[in-house]
Amino acid sequence: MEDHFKKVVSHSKEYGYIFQSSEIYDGLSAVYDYAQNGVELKKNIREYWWRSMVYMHQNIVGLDAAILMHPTTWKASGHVDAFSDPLIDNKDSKKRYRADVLVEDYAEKLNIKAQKEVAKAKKRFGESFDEAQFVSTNPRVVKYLADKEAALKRLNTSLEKEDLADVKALIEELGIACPESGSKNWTDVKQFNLMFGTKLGASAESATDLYLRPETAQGIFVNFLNVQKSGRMKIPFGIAQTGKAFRNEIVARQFIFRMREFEQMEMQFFVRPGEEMKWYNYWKETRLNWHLSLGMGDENYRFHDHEKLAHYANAAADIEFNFPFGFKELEGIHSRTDFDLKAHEEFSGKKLKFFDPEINENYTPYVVETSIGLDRMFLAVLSHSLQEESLEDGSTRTVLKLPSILAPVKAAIFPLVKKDGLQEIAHDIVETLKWDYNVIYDEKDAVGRRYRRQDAAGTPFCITVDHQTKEDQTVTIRYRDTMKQERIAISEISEKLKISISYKDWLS
RNA sequence: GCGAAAAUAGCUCAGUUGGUAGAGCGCCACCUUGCCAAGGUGGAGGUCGCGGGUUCGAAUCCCGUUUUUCGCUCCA
Repeated sequence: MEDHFKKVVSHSKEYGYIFQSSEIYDGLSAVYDYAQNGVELKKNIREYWWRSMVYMHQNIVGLDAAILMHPTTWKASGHVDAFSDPLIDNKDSKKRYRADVLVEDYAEKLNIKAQKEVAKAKKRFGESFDEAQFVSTNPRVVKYLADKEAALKRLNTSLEKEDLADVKALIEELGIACPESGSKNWTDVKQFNLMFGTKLGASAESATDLYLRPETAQGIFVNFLNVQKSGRMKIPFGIAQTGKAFRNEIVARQFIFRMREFEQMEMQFFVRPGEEMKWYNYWKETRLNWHLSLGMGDENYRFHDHEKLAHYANAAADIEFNFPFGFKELEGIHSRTDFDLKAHEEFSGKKLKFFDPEINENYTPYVVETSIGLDRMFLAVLSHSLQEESLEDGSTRTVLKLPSILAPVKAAIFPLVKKDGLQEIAHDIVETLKWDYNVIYDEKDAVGRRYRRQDAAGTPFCITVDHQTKEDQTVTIRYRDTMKQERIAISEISEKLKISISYKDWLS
């Protein structure tokens, strides 16, 4: 399996699918570029998704929101608070903790100690016990509680000032030990913010701090009412969007599976409150069927229902794909409730409600989200398609069995030999086909070698012009997956290739 | 971020006890052949990831660094 993954990575480079970013400068960690074939495959996957979501649903429209958004967006969404952690490592146990949680746990222990004192005293004094007085006068309890308050206060002050050195000093002064090892050998506290910051404004003084969006969804939510009004949309309706998102992952790995810059394909579906579970189930099924339509094996997909839910969700499931390194999340379907729209109402002071004439009610819609990683989809398609086949004669061939609707190049046109006017005929065929299909011409090397080259690049069809072509206007068409050949008229080629661009055949 | 391993031609990899680099495939040109990667001739391409150090001399030993992989950790 790992071996297969290695092959996928090197094949990606060798056949012009994916290169590491800035490779001549030793690369940039977890950032990749899509090469000449990769950009086509990625574009085709995006198109396959877009058509199935937007064109196939009369109540779903598209959107292309900007990557940069008003900074308050990320306060409302919860990303500013939840996406940023002060972390500290224990050098002995190699365990990582949130520094603020360590201090809070310590404070809580002091609190428990104080409570124990109170409980003891209560037992001793019985009925006549004055708890309030005891708490304010007993020296031990007073000290516990005062220490607790002091610790928390200093933690908050330091965090607000972003004085991380003082957070470490606090941990050391309090003598907090690693819960696992008991060691007090700590690294410095480091702030990890998963959002990429940037600046709006050319001069440093007047610049505004911005973030590169960590998810595309918020661009949809803040435009909810604009789209609803201008498109005269009635609930239920959806807004679909593809675009880049950025996360400063602490660990970004596994090739293009987890990148710092990645592309999402999201659709937010706005529904009447109370009907969200119906739509949640509808979209789970619909999205799975979309994956299955590509014919990459039903057994390679499974649902994973979340038990622990994010703060905004009341139901969530992943569609997992059998990647070379195991089943991993490919797409998420989340019932996000009205959390996002409510939050934006609160922070913006603008109403984001829908008047539903059917029930004569004004409400904040609930949202069911489908969110798929385009790069992950790319990796799923590529890793599944790359196959080593054993042929009958005992030899092997490397073939990239991409679904033909996604293949970067639909057909390669060859002259059998570089003479006798075959090249001209082949060029003419290219000229005819190029209006409808991405096709290429190749005349180098023996034709068998050219076939294999196209197999490895993922081209589903090869058209060969030979001497018979000059007599009867026929060519051979050779199929990537079966290696079978047929003799057809030049005029029939386009019809034969149609399978590779017909969304109707693939999606329905 | 911690720990471990790795990095040599476009790809996959050799490279001995330290003596200034090789193979296969691929690529380019020409000749030959002409339906499934396999003919011939010639050629391009590497300051051995990068930077220091040790040494008369470093792909090789040491340190640092970057990138990748695996394990932890994290994961809206």
